[in-house]
Amino acid sequence: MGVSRSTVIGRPREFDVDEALECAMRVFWERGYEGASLADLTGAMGITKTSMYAAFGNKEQLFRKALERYTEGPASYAARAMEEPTARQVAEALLRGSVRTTTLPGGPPGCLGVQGALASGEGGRPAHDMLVAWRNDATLRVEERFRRAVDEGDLPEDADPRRLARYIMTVAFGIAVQAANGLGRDELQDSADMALRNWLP
Amino acid sequence: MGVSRSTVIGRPREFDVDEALECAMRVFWERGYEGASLADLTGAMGITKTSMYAAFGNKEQLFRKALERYTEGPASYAARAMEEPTARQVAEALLRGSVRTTTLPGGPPGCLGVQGALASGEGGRPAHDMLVAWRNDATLRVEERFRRAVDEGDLPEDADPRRLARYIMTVAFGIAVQAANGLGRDELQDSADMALRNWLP
DNA sequence: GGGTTTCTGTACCGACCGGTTAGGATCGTG
DNA sequence: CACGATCCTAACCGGTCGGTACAGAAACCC
Repeated sequence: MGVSRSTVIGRPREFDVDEALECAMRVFWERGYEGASLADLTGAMGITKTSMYAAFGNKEQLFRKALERYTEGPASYAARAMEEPTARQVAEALLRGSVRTTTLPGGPPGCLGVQGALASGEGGRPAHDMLVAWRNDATLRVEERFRRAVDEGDLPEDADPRRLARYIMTVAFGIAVQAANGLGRDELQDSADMALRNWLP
Repeated sequence: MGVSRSTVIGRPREFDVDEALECAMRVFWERGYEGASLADLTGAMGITKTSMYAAFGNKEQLFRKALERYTEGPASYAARAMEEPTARQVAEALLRGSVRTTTLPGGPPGCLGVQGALASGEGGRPAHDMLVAWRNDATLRVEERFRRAVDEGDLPEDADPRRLARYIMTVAFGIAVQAANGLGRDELQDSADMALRNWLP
């Protein structure tokens, strides 16, 4: 929206929406939905509450936008992993990407999709549901990719795509928790390798 | 404390401390530390704020007590698993216990130790740190148990107890997240079995 | 029953929560 | 330059947060 208009009427906003969203994403990533107060968010974004409301609507919509940005930014490894030629390589890229992103030097340890709102009070329910859907959706996409692998003969005929996807995502979520525990990249990659070692009989 | 005194002076409290703590534990389990308000907690406990403060000190100490109760109650499978005769059986019991506890019919899905405060704001930091220590401590105890297994000849001489413990706990934490996602007991146990299939070369 | 001790309920505290409103200041356009 | 749209600052909204002060009720000892 607003992109089609060549000449904008009224005073243009003074801050960069993308930059502000990036900052908000990091705060949500670090503190979770309920743990991130409006003061935390707007402080990091460098704008006032009013500007934030004008640009994003409210906290919940800001979180939704931040989650989208996370998906297309730090978590874009997931989409890229789906394009790997074999199911084995998909799984490897998925876990390697989760290890790298949850231990990004410049960012908070862990995964926004996991620690954003695992448990929450009444007010955090929308964010909670959003993330449950996000995680289950990711699992579903892996399942579909594995189903394709069966069709292509890459995976054996009797392989169960849903089971395999569930397993890989379980490990990926575990890695996210361990990253939040402070484990290092090498340690996490080691666990990922172990999980992949018995990949199919 | 208080056990040595046979006759108590003053008015005895009208509620059962253990029962109240049990209720508080379930609220923390379901909503997390920050997501559980004092109103939620005291409402579920069936007492007033004043009584809660008199009996437990404050919210943080209530959480600590609740976590202890969780460790000795729903999560007691972990301590029992350590007494299994072989490392393989320890690992199996650990994952089976985590699957069962995170999908307890009467309780919230997931694990209090994981979703209690994975990410938090400033006020939730003590609880956050408490749980990081809880999870790392659990991993350490598994490592020690596996080290013993190496000493006893149960695990090969070149096995790395720390790596193995890290791997098992990573899967256990992943199971907790998946349980919070709504996955069922059979699905989780299936992933646990897959993780155990490549247990040692 | 008197005295002491501790519990319980109510009412209240300042701080902060997410969210809104009013009023200028500031920009692009005609 | 005037207009219209949007900006920013700042004060403010009711509600809730975790945490207390106080007074009365209830149970024990003597």
